[in-house]
Amino acid sequence: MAHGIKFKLNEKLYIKDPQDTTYGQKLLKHSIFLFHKLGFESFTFKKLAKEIESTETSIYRYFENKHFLLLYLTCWYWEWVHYLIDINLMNIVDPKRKLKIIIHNIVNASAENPLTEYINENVLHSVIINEGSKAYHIHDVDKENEKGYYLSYKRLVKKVSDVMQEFSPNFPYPKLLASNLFEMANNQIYFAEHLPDMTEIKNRKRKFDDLEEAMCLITFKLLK
Amino acid sequence: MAHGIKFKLNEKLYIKDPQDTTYGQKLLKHSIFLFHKLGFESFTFKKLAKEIESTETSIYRYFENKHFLLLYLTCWYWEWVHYLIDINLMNIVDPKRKLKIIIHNIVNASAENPLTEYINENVLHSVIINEGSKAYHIHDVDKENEKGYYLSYKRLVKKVSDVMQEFSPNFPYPKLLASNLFEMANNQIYFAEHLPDMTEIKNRKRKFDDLEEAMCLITFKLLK
DNA sequence: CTAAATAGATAGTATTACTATCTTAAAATA
DNA sequence: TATTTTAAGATAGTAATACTATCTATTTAG
Repeated sequence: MAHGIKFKLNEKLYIKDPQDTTYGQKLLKHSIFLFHKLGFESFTFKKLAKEIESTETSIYRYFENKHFLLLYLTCWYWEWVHYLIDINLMNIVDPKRKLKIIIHNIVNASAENPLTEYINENVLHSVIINEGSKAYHIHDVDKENEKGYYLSYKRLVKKVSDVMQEFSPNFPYPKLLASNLFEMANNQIYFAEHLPDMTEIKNRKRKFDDLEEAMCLITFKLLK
Repeated sequence: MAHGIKFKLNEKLYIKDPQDTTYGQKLLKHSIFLFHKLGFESFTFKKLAKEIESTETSIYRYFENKHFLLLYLTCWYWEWVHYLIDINLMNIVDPKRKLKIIIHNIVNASAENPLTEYINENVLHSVIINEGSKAYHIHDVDKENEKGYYLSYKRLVKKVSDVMQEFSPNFPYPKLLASNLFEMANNQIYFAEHLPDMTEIKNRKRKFDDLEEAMCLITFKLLK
């Protein structure tokens, strides 16, 4: 499997691309763990600086503020899921099989084969489940959308939506269903872990497989 | 229609219940507008104090911090939707009609008949769409859940889930579907307004009706 | 070998998120 | 009516946050 892969993210997300320097990679690596440990609200550049034995100033040379750092990680995550879907869909023609693979990759976005040394995909997945929606639920969403900050997510939704339409040309809401699948995947795991009354998915090892099964049932019942 | 109604919310959400005093009601009223205007991140008690021509100190006598204020409003909103569903479900026996009414009230949670003078339900709905999920996507979610802060939401999901089970006793995921309907309702309106590539719902006057139609189609196709 | 780029060090500011205390006004009660 | 709670305003102050500016030391590239 490819190693040392780099995703091209919107250039306005960062001041200097952290993927390009060892310092930047260290920054990314520890930011994922620190977001996981503290949550978005309590996370600060000062604490991150301490973690990587550096200074606030140096971190500010890469990102304007913590919002852009989270958004960067979120975009990286979307690109990663897109990449997973792309390689797993190679040579598949049956749209039903395609959808099953897509759902598997949306829910079970775990890393059997890590792509990079500096991004722990499993911890990042956890951060996305807990904090991901905060990257685009912001007051300046329209301005940021204009600047193309959410293109990674939108392209991903389009890809899934297109396969849905291929499978079921008459279904009137492929984009709604696709975006809802992404949101559902993260929300239902969040509920399973923290608000178990809100879902049938139990917080156990198999939870990702359970959710995958539920999402397959829902998707195919709707598209049939 | 009832006027001056008061919802009983978890007592640990506030230091002093704002519904009980005219000052508190003014606080609530303007906090909704200010959350709407600034978003959660830029909202501060100092700015709110200025808005109501008061002081930070006085606001701190009602709420520990802005998180609890948002959570209070969110709980009020859930209680309100619950109330709407309850009164509109009176004397309805057919579970299919029940579900249609429920979906209408989830999506179209607007106020033809305002319940209170101090809460603008339409602006509050907008705040919930934009900021609502931040009330429970927090690092201390488990602690807060233990204290019962999310009971309003959980009860609401249970109510809807129960009707789903009544309509379709063999459907294996009523809670998942119910919680997903609530999340979908807010998300898809958010997408329609800000990220239109993510949904078929168009950002126009009829958007709530369009979404209601989509959600009915989805729900009944799944439960049939 | 020199110039440019990168990160560290230090300092400083405005704002945020509070807490403490004291005073005044209004409402409740004796 | 007098008194005592209670609610809110005023003022002050602190620690942390979210930055910006500047200067120096070290690496890296041409």
